Amino acid sequence: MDGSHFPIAQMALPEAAAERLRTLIIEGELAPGARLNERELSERLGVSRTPLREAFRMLASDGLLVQLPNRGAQVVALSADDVRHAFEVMASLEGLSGELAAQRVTDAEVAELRALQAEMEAAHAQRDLPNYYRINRAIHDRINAIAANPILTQTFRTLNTRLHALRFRSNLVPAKWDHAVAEHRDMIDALAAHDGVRLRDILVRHLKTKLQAVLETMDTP
Amino acid sequence: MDGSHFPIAQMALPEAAAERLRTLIIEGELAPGARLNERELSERLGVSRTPLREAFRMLASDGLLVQLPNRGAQVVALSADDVRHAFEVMASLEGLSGELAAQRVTDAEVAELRALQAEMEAAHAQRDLPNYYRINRAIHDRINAIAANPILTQTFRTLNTRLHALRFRSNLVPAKWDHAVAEHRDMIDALAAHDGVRLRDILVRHLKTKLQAVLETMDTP
DNA sequence: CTTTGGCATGTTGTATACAAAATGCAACAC
DNA sequence: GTGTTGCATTTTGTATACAACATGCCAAAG
Repeated sequence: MDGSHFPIAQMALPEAAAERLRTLIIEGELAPGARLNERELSERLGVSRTPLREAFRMLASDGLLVQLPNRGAQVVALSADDVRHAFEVMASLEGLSGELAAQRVTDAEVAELRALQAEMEAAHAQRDLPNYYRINRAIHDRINAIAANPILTQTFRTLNTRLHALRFRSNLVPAKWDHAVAEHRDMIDALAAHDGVRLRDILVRHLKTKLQAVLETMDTP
Repeated sequence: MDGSHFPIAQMALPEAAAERLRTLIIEGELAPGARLNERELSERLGVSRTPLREAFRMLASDGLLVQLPNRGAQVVALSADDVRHAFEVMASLEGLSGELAAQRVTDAEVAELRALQAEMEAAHAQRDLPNYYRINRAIHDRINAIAANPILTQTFRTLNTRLHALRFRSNLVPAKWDHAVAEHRDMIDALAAHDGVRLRDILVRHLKTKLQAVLETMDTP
C-alpha cells in the first residue's frame, strides 16, 4: 500500500473550495467586507462557478460569509458586539465541556493532560509563543474530546472558526501569560478531582479574560 | 399596484427551496434515512437542480441532511445519543440565555412574561395542549430575545430545528404537566429577582426533564 | 448453485450557456 | 453645474448539457 499520494477518497470539489476559502479568509487574504467575484474566484481556484457557489452556501451557514440577493457574497466584518456575543456562547460551551469531561475523565487521560501541561510550561519558560499556542490548543481540544459530545465539539468548532477570521495576535504581556499558565494547572487539578463545577468556573473565567485581550486588539487595528 | 402576486422582494430560489425542504423533513414527508433524488425533487419543487443543490448544502450545514460523495443527500436519522448530545448543548445554551436575561430584564418585560404565564396557565387549566405549546414556546423565545445575544439565539435555533426532525409528540401525563407549569412560575420569579444562577438551574433541569420525555417517545416508534 | 465480470441504466458532479439584475458612465435637460 | 434618464457592461441567478460515477442485472465460469 502506498500512502504518499491519496489515490482514494478524494474530497469533493465544493468541500475543497470551501476549505480553501476558509483559509483565505482566516489568513486575511480575503479581507472582512470584501466582495467575492464568482468568475474571478472560480478561475483563481481552478473550479467552475457551480461548485464554488455551493462552497459559498456552506461558508454562509458557518457565518463566514453573507450572501445578498443579486449582489453576491461578501466576507463578514465582525463588530465588537459580535465578538462579545460569540465569546459568551463559547464560554458557556467550553464550561459544559469541562463539566462533562470532569465526569468522564480517566486517570490515564489526566496523566496525558499533565504531560501536555508540562510541555506547555516548558514552552512558557522558554517564551516560545508558537509552541505555547499549539499545546494550549491541544489541551483544550483534548478536554473537548473527553467530554464525548460530538454536537458540542462541532458547535464549538464552528464558532471558533468564525472568530478566527479576526486573526488576532494576542498581545500577551508576561503577567497575563503567567496567570494563564497557572489557570491551566488549576484546570487540570479540577479535572483530576472530578470537580465539574469548579472546572466550569475556571474555563468561563479563562474565556472572559481572552475576550478582553481580543477586544483590546480590535480597538487598534 | 397589485398585491395578489408578489412582484417585489421575492425570496431567492435556493432559500425558498431550503425552507420548503426543511418543512418537508420536519413534517415527516421526507423520512429519516430517505435518499433525495435531485431530478425528482427539482421537478416536485418546480426548481432546477442548481439551486436545489445549494439548498442541500444549506440543510447539510444545519445538520438536517448528510451528503455522501457521488451518492447524493439523505435525511439524517438521529440516534438516541445524538438527541442526548443535542439536549446537553441546548440545556447549556438555554441556561446561558436565562443568566443573561436575568441581568438585563426590565420590569415591563417581567410584566409581559407574567401575562404570557397567565395565558399559559389558562391553557393548562383547560387542557388545551396546542395553545399551551404555542405560549410555552413564546415564553422561551421571549427570554431568549431579552438575553440579547443574536449568536446565542441563532445557535439555539439551529439545534432546535435539527431536533424537530424527530416530530416527537410529547406524551404529557398530567403530573408532569402540572410540574412543568409550576417550574415556569419559578422561572419568571427568578427572572424578576434578577437571580441568574437560579434561573439557569431551573432551565437546565427543565430541559433534562424534556430530554427524558423525548427519549421515551423514541423507544416506541 | 454461487460467484464474478461486464454491460446497461440511472444518478450525481461539473461546466457552460443564457437570462435577469445591478452597476457605472455619459448625454441630456433643467 | 447638478440631477436624471437611458444605455452598455458587468455580475449574479438559473437551466441544461455532458461527463464521471454508482447500481442492478444478466450471463458465463467455476
